[in-house]
Amino acid sequence: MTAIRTARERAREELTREIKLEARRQLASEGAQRLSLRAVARELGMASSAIYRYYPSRDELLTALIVDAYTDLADTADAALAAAPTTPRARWRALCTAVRGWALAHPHEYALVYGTPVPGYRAPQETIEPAARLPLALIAVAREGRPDTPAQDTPAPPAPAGPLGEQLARLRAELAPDLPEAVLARAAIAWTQLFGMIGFELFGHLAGSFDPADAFFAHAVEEMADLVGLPAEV
Amino acid sequence: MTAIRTARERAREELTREIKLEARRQLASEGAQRLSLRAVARELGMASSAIYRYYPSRDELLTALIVDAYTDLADTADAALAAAPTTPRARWRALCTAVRGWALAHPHEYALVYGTPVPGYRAPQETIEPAARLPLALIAVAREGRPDTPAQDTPAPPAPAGPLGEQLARLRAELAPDLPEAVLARAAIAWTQLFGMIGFELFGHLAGSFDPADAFFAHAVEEMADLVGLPAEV
DNA sequence: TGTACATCAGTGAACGCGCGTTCACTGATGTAC
DNA sequence: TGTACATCAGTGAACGCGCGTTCACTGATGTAC
Repeated sequence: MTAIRTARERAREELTREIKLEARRQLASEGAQRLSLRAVARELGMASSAIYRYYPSRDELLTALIVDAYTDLADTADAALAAAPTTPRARWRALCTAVRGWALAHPHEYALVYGTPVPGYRAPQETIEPAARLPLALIAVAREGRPDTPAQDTPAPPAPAGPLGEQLARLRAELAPDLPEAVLARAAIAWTQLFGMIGFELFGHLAGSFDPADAFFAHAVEEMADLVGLPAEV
Repeated sequence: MTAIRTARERAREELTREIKLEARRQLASEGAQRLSLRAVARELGMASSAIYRYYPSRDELLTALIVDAYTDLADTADAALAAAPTTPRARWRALCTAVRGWALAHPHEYALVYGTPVPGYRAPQETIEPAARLPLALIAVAREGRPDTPAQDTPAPPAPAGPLGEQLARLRAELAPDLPEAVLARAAIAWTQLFGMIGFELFGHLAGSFDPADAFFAHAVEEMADLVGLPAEV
């Protein structure tokens, strides 16, 4: 209750951190399915039952790791944007490249959040917000690429109708009132393309065709920038 | 050695089939990581050690399932193409829709081949050919969409240079000499987009934005058909 | 400041489970003469 | 066609492993008076 942390509180915080850190280490080296509370405890030199003072179950620890992975990815993306040039296309490139770089550097974390869901695990509410940061960043860059004065020589494609139109209208109202719905749809397509391409690379589906994938990736990023309507560089 | 199958041979064939069938059932209901030789044996009412007369290890059984999944998907795609109208765009649509339909109907099989690789499992040579059938089908449809007389009013975009150019030149020579390299690259982009979108839908990443995903999927398929240069329908 | 009690971290054993794989053995099926 | 031997499917026990989680207990830390 006082502002001063007791020894207990400090120890608890530190160990909570260390448990998660060790879990991340094992996730990185072995993958999510090989991650076990017992192994974490073993590595930390404590009884396996002691972990339960910090995380009430394996799923809670997994949730922490998932939130961490999403957050780490989004932070990396934000940092890349902060360091990028100001033209929309350069920023788009920086963002996509940062996502791929993170995925290649953290393949198991990537698999944890974008791969096959862990069987029996149900993602709780708290993973939603960190998961949403990356698509939001993509949309933000797409918005930067819009001309200040709308309705110019290149008219926007017609907005989709039907159920997709409704989904787009809702998203647009919430996230990007200045983006035409057709452009928002294309940003979503680029979003799925980006992760499809990265997943294929990481999981070996480009072997024999576009492996190494650097050049293909760079090319696809430009094509998607075109699709979203980002202005070409001069 | 004779043309007549002995009782032993017939029994062996049948049981080999039944083991794989039961394994597929468990894969479909529980997922790959929950699949175990013991459970298969249990369900078949035999000793767990008996499985080893048919599959020398769990990995061999997994390989059989992977080959089956690729083959089943490609067969489904081929059947959809056979039943589709003749215009390239309709065939593109039929192909993409069939892939999604198969994935939704067989989520665990889909995850087995396109999701996170099973830890410790190394895909052997024999999975390559069935895995290649689907991308080949996509390329085939893209080729159908080419105008008979090239170099018309819409010039093909410039061919990518550098490493990507080399990869494309090799693929083109092997698979589609009549496709400009830039178009081949776009077909590959559409390929990754297709599986990215399906993976996102299956693994829950479209929840809250494009779920249900039918309309978004249909829209993206048309956009990708445009990207690949399939003629619009009249 | 000192004492009595409450809180809580960590232990170690146990429960109950499941797995892949090996091995010596049996009994049925197939084959060569 | 009948017999002797070889082949092979299937058994059941065992090995050695790992897991998540619970629980009664201990000793250290924190708190109220």
